[in-house]
Amino acid sequence: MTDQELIRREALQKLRELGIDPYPAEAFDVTAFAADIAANYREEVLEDGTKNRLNYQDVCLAGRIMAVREAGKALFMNLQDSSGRIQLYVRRDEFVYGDDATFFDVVIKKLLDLGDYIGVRGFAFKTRTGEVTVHVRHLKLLSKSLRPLPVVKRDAEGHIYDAFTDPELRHRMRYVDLTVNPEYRQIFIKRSKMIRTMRAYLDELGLLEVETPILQPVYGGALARPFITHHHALDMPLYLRISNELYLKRLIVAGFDGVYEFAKVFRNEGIDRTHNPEFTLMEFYVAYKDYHWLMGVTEQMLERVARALSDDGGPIIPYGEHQLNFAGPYTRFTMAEAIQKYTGLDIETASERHLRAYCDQHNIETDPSMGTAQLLDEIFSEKVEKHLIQPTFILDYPLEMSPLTKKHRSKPGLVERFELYINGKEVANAYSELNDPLDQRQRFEEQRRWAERGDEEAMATDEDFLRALEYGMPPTAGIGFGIDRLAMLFTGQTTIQEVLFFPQMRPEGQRKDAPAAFE
RNA sequence: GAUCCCGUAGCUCAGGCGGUAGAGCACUUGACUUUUAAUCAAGGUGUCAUGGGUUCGAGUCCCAUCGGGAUCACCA
Repeated sequence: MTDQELIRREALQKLRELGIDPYPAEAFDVTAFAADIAANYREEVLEDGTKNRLNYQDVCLAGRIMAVREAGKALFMNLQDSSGRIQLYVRRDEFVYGDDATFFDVVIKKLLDLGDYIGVRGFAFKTRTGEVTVHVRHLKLLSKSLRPLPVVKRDAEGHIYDAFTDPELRHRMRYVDLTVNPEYRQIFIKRSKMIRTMRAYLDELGLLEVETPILQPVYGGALARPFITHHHALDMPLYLRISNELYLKRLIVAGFDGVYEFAKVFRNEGIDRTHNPEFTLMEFYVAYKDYHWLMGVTEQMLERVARALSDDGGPIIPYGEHQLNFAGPYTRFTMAEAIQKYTGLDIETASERHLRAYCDQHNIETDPSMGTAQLLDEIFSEKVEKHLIQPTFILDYPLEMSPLTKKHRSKPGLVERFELYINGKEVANAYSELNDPLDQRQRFEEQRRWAERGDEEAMATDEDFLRALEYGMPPTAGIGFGIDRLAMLFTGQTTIQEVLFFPQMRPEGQRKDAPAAFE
């Protein structure tokens, strides 16, 4: 234990000896917040020069002590609550009981530390320098902090000194991060508002919010390696879902016209600045619609989110050097048009050999097992994606890579699928859903052949899903959004870790400040 | 998975060609009844990520391991 931690434990003991409970049980009724007082406190100067304080003359607030400035027989503190910070003014005179000044001289001056939670009651005023301050009449310790927080200081111009910046510590101890770097709270508040806005929009569309299994006997709906677990009572393997798609479609079969789910999904793959092993996928499915309808709905929903999150209520969100404009309609390119535009290749006429030659010429890695569809996909990711900064729909993909998508109504070899790209990244994937059970069975067969050739991510045949389709699924449009990547766009972040409260990290191991997992 | 960079006090960091560790803030003691990155005076702080090696001597050089970051690969 460090010296500072020992000193705090001693202070805790002394408080108890003085009859002060460092962790009192009773509620403390908060009647005001720091930011409100700072923003709305008013006073008037009367003709005789005296000041008349107009509001916040009896307030209770609670929060952490984030700074203390002692000034002889008085002291100033900065109190931080969920809304922000406000200065407190504490005078010794008001905490002397008879001749006993212990409460001020010992409890307040010696035994309180930065990071402690206190509750105070008093009145607002302005100091000589004009800072709105709460003059404290009563002070109560609400919770003692036993570890020193990193002390981040800010000057009047807003410059930050000794910032707590180590990403490892910030992510491992998000509670410390958000305490001393409160500006990061805005990211999570915006993320929450984004989800709330999407939910409200989908509710207005008349969709039903549902919950589907996270533990699945057969994983499907996406192409990815799953996490595997085991159910003891049933003595069977279960998979953490990589997608909720097949369950949502079962609910369309069941007769719901539209369903949606914000779903944590799990993929057993690498961790980097755009991938976390668990992430949030939001999918929705609507009966009797097609992928064209979905494009319009997507535009409306994202424009509404942008307006909810932008500073001025407009549809434009700054991201790095770009101004992303979420007002529809978005540019629509077929995959063929996009490739033609950015590479000059005409994929209607280009043979597999042509495509391979193009890849070799442009240093795009290929392997001999790749067919036309995979080559196109490679070319697309290397040459096209990075140009798609403003929201852009890319539509009509090759059949081979879309085992759950309906064949195109007029273009042989293609499917009715689109992906939404923003800032060069895919953020949504949508189709007119395949509802022909016989076709679906064939597609699963094809996946099985991939699996037999060693493709670990090929989709397993889900017999119960096929049975559902055989009972009949209406024509349906469905879409999935990567919520974390959308949150990154809407909050200006470049790593997924910054939009997750608790990103996955390796265990701390031998770190000296690590809490012991077991006695 | 590959490559490169990083890991020194509670936090942010400095430690030249190898000679046994420093600053600011935090902390401790004292002064100050409107301070605000408070100020002033005095004083502590550390398994230099971990384990080996080279050396008379390692924070420093070498190797391995752990953790983090960046780039790349993977994510059809």
